[in-house]
Amino acid sequence: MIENTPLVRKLGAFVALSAPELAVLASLHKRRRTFVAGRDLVRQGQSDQAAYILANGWACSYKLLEDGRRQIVDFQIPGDFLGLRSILLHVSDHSIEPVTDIEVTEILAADLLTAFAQTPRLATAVLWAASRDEAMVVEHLVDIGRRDAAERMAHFLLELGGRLTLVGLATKAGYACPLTQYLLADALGLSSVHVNRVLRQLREAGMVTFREGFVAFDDYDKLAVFAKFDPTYMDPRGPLLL
Amino acid sequence: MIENTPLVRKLGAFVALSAPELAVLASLHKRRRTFVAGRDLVRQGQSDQAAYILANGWACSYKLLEDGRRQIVDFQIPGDFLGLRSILLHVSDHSIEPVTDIEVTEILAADLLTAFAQTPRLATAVLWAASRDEAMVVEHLVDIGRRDAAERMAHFLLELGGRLTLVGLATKAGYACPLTQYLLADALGLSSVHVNRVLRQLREAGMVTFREGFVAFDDYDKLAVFAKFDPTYMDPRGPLLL
DNA sequence: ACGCTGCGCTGATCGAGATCAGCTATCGAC
DNA sequence: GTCGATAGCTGATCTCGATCAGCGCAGCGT
Repeated sequence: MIENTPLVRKLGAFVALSAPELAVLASLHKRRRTFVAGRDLVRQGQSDQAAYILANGWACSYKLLEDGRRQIVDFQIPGDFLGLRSILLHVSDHSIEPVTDIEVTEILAADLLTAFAQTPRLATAVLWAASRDEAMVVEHLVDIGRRDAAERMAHFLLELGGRLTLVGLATKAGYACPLTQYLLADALGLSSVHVNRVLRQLREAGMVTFREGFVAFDDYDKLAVFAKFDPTYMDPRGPLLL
Repeated sequence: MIENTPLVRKLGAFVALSAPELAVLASLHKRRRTFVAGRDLVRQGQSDQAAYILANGWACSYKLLEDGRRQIVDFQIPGDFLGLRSILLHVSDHSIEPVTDIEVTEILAADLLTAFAQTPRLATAVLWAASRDEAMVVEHLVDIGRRDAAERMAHFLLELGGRLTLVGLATKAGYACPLTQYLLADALGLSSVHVNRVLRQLREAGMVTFREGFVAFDDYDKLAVFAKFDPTYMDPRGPLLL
């Protein structure tokens, strides 16, 4: 019997996976590996890369411009794929860096493609997961393109809270968050200086406090209104495939 | 025999589709429909939406904030899916508006899911297409987060050129482009006033001229260097599945 | 005990791009 | 033939957030 991992919980919300399907999914998990914070596990431009499933810890995927500017595309939390696109596109268009020390299980490209051929419902489930990730990137795009710094920060902290709640790592009260202000800056397209000021604003407005690795929602509803946070793109609307 | 549509060309670059698989793909194409420019065909928040394949014309997908600000996420050109995420997530997280009058073929959610179950390689091919789209959204995110207005515009025009070249609608000399400065503004997270100024800058620098619905690359290489344009994320690296 | 480095924090100044207010040209409706 | 509407274009001004320069503090290696 396969354990109740975050990944299974996530995919299960979309496709009711049968026992044989779960077995195939389990068989994908190869070596368990650990990586230390800060040392890239996927590098932009590498080809024929393996993919991973994050079991423990936080990571971030980012892109670098050659002059050193960097944009963090997304953070990954337990249950998320790392580098799935690297497999499908043959080459990694981004880098992935562990934010904390992490534990992952490796997945080989060939195994994954074989599994898709044998268990089409699994392929559909993964397509769903990829779509959900894309929806988050899209929301992130709206953040950076059309929300000002404070709204952006507020929205980001709420979204993260929502994702963590799905895997049991957050409540409406708050969550533990290992991100530094530098990481937030690179994710939100701001300078770290400005991140600091914005966090102060939100704290002084009594909406949210981010301090010493913990995000505390002081007034969740007020924050949600302020950020124009609409969670429909996040929560599963019940299984699509039975 | 299925015609050589842009979609088949696109998917074929990734998965060598067999005759029966092509037949399944063809059977997905239901009613052919047309929509006039400016009238939404998918609306943010709608559920149980159909998806479409764009046969002719240009469209754009965008998200709206309730105060009217809008962010265009991507433009679609012939061969692209419209609203695939609406099916997979049960609800549409974005709207889609035809930029020109367009022709599409409708695809029903149930048909698509059935097709995936019967022809797993098709599911994989669609997963690839979705990943490619996601890679473009990600690049777009870097644009808006970390490139200044001129680089952003330059990069955008080059990327669009690359995509159009894949379906035979552009060359290194330029391409026909029905986008207005207002649409560019909403896509690039700028004001239309600033779009105008940036286009002038690029024109006066002798790099690219966008006038009367036509983008002309005056000095393609100079533009590519200026924009730090790295096309690896776009071009197919040969088929993954044989 | 010392310095070093990473992280959070703050004031002063600067600049890219928004906003405001207007202009011209074109095109279709009446 | 004129009246809107739409698209492109421009100058003047304002503002949000970047940049520069610096602060204190905690952890850590020597």
